[in-house]
Amino acid sequence: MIRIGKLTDYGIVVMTHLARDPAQAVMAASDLAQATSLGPSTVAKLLKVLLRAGLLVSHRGIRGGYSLSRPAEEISVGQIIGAIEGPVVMTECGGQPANKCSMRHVCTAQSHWHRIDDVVREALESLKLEELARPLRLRKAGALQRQPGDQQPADRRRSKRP
Amino acid sequence: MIRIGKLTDYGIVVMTHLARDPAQAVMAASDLAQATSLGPSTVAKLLKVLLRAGLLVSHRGIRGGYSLSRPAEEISVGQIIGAIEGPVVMTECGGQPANKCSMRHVCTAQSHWHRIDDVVREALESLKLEELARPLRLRKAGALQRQPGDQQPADRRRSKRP
DNA sequence: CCTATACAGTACTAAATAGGTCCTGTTTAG
DNA sequence: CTAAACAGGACCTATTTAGTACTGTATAGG
Ligand code: FES
Ligand code: FES
Repeated sequence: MIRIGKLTDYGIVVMTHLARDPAQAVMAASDLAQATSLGPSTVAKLLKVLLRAGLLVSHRGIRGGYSLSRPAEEISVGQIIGAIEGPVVMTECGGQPANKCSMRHVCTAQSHWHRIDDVVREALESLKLEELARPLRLRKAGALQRQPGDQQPADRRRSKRP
Repeated sequence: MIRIGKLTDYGIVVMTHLARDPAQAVMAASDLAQATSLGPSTVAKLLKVLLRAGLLVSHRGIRGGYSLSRPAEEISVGQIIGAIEGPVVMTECGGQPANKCSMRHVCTAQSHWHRIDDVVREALESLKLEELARPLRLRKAGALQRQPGDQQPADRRRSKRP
């Protein structure tokens, strides 16, 4: 599989949404959540991670929200993935040289993995957020209602509310 | 992380061991397990998977075991990974066009992911088992370009439980 | 023919990770 | 002062992965 996690894909989606905004306006987490039909909590968590990685800037207070810290051309999907999942490596041999890897005694692929990782990293780095944000310009503006077959996280707000 | 699973790494190790044998001799699963210091059951399972994928041939009976089905130059790490983990894709958008992906409504990265996947797949396909099996002590000083402040993502606390 | 050996297939449990929710602060425009 | 919205966690749950076991079946060699 060699997969990236769902969260990371969400991250791409959210970042793309931000990047598409013409005026780089500040957007609140809840707005973003609604726009992407993802769970508000999930989006909030995500945004915090992206903020910490320096990909976003936040504005606190009543009219607060998030916006990109840099132009979309200077943000790569590699950076987004890196922010959410950690360094882009495929094996235990990640980052560190061959002293940390638990199977270095028996595996002869160390240097090769590093090479593979490099290729992947480069491919990911070369794809910029701007490129993702460009093509879609839906004229259909208000289709944010609940979509039946769509992904709707378990809504368990069953607090005992009098 | 974009990681391959441990099993897959084991698979590479086991295959490399097979490939290193000068006479392509048949090796029993238990021997392989001992040689790699992996669990016998784990190795046995792994070998079955690799067999099914056509990368190995098996020899049953009292002097049985496994050997490569093809010369090591014709087996790529991509094939090994594919055998154990399934198709090499990074997102839900794997293989199938954009009908199966659960977030196609909101994500604009479909085609881009396919491109990335292609690059990774190609890199993995170009690295042959023979190349892994060949060098025993390839010590090349300074061959790897390490980036000191490479990524600075959410720091994953890997609790080390002995 | 008989039997020990080693593969074939599958079922199962345990551990690890990822996904998702919630709560308790802090900051700040109005 | 207050409400909106971020900051930073703690927390639980679901899914995936890793690892093991067990019951067959084929076959070389005595
Ligand atoms: S993965 Fe680190 S030695 Fe093979
Ligand atoms: S991953 Fe399939 S649409 Fe983005």
